Amino acid sequence: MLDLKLMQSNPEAVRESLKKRSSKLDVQEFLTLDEKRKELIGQSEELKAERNRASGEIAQRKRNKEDASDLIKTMGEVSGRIKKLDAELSEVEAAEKEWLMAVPNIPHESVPFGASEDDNPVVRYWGEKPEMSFTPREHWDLGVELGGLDFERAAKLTGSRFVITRKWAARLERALATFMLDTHLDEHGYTEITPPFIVNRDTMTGTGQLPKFEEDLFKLRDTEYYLIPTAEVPLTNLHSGEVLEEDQLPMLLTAHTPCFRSEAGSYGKDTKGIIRLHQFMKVEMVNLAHPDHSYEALEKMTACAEKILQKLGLHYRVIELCTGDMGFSAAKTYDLEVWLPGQDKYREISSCSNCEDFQARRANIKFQPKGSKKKQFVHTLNGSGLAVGRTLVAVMENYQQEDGSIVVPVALRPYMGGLEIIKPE
RNA sequence: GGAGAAGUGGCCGAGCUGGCUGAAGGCGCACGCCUGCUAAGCGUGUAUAGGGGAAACUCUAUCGGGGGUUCAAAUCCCCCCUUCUCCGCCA
Repeated sequence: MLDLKLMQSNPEAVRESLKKRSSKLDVQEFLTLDEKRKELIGQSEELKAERNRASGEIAQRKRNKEDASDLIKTMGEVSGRIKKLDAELSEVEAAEKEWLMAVPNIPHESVPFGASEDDNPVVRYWGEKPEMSFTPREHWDLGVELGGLDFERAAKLTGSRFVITRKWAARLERALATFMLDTHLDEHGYTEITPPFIVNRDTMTGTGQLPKFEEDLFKLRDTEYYLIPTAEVPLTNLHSGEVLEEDQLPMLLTAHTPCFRSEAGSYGKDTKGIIRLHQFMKVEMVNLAHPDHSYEALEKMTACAEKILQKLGLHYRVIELCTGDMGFSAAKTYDLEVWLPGQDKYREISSCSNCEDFQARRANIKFQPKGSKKKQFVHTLNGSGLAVGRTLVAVMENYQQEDGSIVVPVALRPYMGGLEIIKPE
């Protein structure tokens, strides 16, 4: 949510931002509502002040055993008018809030302008594509052949876009998650959290999934509970409605959770393999940061995600999302795209964003600056560190050998009981 | 799931036979004063959001959340949430 004051004082900036994001929202619509709101508040509060005065007068008279029936009569009418005004006011406020909640964050000035993902500039590359003397295969081939991935039975148990990992794949997935968590804990100063995987409506609203993107979520029937699409949701909302001490910032949180996405509107996309599933595991990083340092923090968080890929020896590139491709809550986003030889493509494996105070305002997360009375909103950052399922794909495709076996990256071997190579049975 | 108790300001805790109570008192905190001493005392201040105002300031709302009764609600009524105790069930 944007600052109401910014909307009022500088609507041009918001109009500009919406244009860059090719949003159709009309700022004038909001300004009209806001005018109406102020007008109604003025009228209503004037009457309330009168009522409060009269109430004191009535109380006084009653204590003196005097008659107050005339005042009571006129106040009855006043109350009626207040009720009407307030009803009208809450309608206007609801419309205004709905509008405000639908506005995406304003891109940081450094974010390149662009219409779609095709306009995202590459910031840097790390490593090189692995040399292969044979035609690399795709992970679903390798996975099924090596008995690690089972799509058919997952479809039987549930439906499409689910997978069963077994044997080495199940363990490798667990190894990857543990390896990632250990790295963030021991080397990056994160605190591990295991949050609920089901959250309520307010929590989903705090990070921006609701009210606009309900169709992307799984909702539990007859409740206001939702399955989390990412641990960003519970982690960022962990301190919602709270005022933190300044020295608690930056607060670095990480969690390994399943993520559930309906993938509405992605029919036909990535239908093979485990790139796009309704349920996948992810290690997430969240930072509740001081507003003065949130952009350094974004660079650091991106580096933490990169560190995982580097330790695994996986070639990747960092791209910067352009204005037209950024998520709703983000002010600036870097995506990490790992090289997948089987698909002959770079694929997103992490996305690190600074949301500035956009989510903090929605979720009401503040801190008390030292030596200042005024509480301020924190800045929130989130990033995958990494998507575990996609990392499993990257390891399989990059470490495959001509005979269909897969070499276990050295960094993972301690987590795999020393296993060095995954071979056909 | 069943029965009961409770939810007040940063914290503790009054108020809850409706009325000048944004809310006594205490603690904590901030600033000032006093004091030549490892203590105490005194004074003032100490919420958030919104409206009006250049500002001083002023008005409105907020006593778990929502709705209702009333001229008027922290106080009465209804629904929901959370916590605690007992029973049942369970990992």
